[in-house]
Amino acid sequence: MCPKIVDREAKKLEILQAALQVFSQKGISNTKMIDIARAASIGKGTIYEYFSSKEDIFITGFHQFFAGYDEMISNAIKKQDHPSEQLKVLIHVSLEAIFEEQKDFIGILMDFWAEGIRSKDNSMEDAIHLKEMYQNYRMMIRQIIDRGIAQGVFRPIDSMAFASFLLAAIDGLMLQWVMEPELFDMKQIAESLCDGMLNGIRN
Amino acid sequence: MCPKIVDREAKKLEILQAALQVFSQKGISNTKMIDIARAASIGKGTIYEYFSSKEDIFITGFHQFFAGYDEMISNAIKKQDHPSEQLKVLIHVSLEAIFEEQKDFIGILMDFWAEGIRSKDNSMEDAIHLKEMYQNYRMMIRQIIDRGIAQGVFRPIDSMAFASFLLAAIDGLMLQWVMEPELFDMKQIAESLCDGMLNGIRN
DNA sequence: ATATTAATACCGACCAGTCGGTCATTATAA
DNA sequence: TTATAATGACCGACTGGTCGGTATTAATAT
Repeated sequence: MCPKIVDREAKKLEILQAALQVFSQKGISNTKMIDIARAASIGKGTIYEYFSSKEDIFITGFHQFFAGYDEMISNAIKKQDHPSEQLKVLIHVSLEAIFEEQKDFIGILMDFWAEGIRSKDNSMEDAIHLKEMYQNYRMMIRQIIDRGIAQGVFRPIDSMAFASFLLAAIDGLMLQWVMEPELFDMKQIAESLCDGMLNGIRN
Repeated sequence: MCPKIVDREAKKLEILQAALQVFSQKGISNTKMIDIARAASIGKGTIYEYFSSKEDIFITGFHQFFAGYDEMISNAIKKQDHPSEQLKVLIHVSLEAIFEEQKDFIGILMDFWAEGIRSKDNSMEDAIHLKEMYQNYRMMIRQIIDRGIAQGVFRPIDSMAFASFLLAAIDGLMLQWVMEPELFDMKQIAESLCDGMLNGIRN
C-alpha cells in the first residue's frame, strides 16, 4: 500500500513548516533541533527520520520557500497579457503575498540572504544558488520590459538596469516593512511603486 | 602618564576591526572567540580584557559600523547646498563608500539586519535600534525633499514615501551587488539611480 | 644606574554548559 | 508476530567565558 508515501511527505512538510516557523523567530543558528521538535510536537529523534541534518532542513526550507514564491509570481504573470499589467502583478504579488500569507517567515529571508551570500566560501555552495535565483528574477522582469518596448508601450530603456532597480526596491521595501510594519500599508506602497515605475518608462 | 588610555583604546579598536573582519566572512554566530583572537593575533583571554562578551563585541561593532556610515553621509550632505545635489551625494556616498572602503564588511550588514530585526524579541532590544536608525535615514532624506519642494525645485510629492523608496533602492542594490559584484558598476548604477529619482520628482 | 616593588597586559589550559546526532527501547500498525 | 515509526536518554565534540600564572612596563627606592 502507499498511503505511507503520502503520510511521510505530509509529515516531512509538517516538520519543515515547524522548522521555518522557529527559524523565523529565533534565527537559524539560534534554533536548536529540540526547538523544531517541540514546534512540530514530535521527539527530537523523529526529525532524523525525515531529514539527515539541520543543514538538510535549512536547504530544503530554502528551496521550498523560494519555489513557492517563484511559482506564485510566474503564475500571476502568466494570467496577464499586457506588459504594464504584468509588471503590476509582479510588484503586487511580490510585496503582498509575503505580507499576507507568510509575514512570520520574512525573518528567515534575512538568514537566507545572509547564508546565500556567504555560501560562496562555504559547504553549501552547491545547494544554494541565490545568485542564479536573482538572475532569474531579473530575467523575468527584463522579458516583460523588452516585450513592452517591442510593443511600443515602454520607452527604450536599459531593461537590465530597470530590473535591478525594481528588484532592489521590492527587497528594500520588504526590509523596511519588517522593521516597522505600521510604517506603511503594503497595498498602498505597492500601488505607489507601480505608478512610479510605470510612469518612468511609459511611452 | 596617560599613553595607556590611548593604547587601550587603540587596541580595543584593533580587536574590533579583526572581529568585524571575521564576522563578515563567517557570519556572526559562526564566528568563534578563538577566530577573533587569531585574527587580532592575540590570546583568547585578552579579548576579555577589552570586551565583556561576544555580544559586547557585536553591539560595539554594530554601532561603530553605522556611526561611521552616518557621519560619512551627513558630512557629505552638509557640503552641498542644492537639494538635488544633496540627494545625489547621498546616493553616491551610500552606494560607493561601502563599495570602495568596506566591501569586505557588507556581509555583516546582513547579520546586523537579521539581528536588528529579531532584536524585538531578544535581549539586545535596548542596544540595537535598527528601526530608529531607519527612521533617521528617512527623516534625513525627507528633509532634503521638503526643502526642495519648498524651493520649488521638486514637485510636491509624498516625501515620506519617496524616502522609503530611495532607501529601499539603495539597500536592495547593495544586496544584489554583494551577490554579484560584476553585475554592474557601482558608480554607474548610482548615477542611473540619481537620474531616475531626480527625473521623477523634478519640477 | 640598579634593585625592588607594583601594576597592568597577556595568555591558553581548563571548566561547565550546550547541542547535533545516535541508538536502544518502546509504541503502533499490519 | 513482525515490521515500522517514534522517542528521548545519552554521547562526545565544541565553545564562551574564567582563572591562575607569566611577561612587560612603570614607579619608587637605594
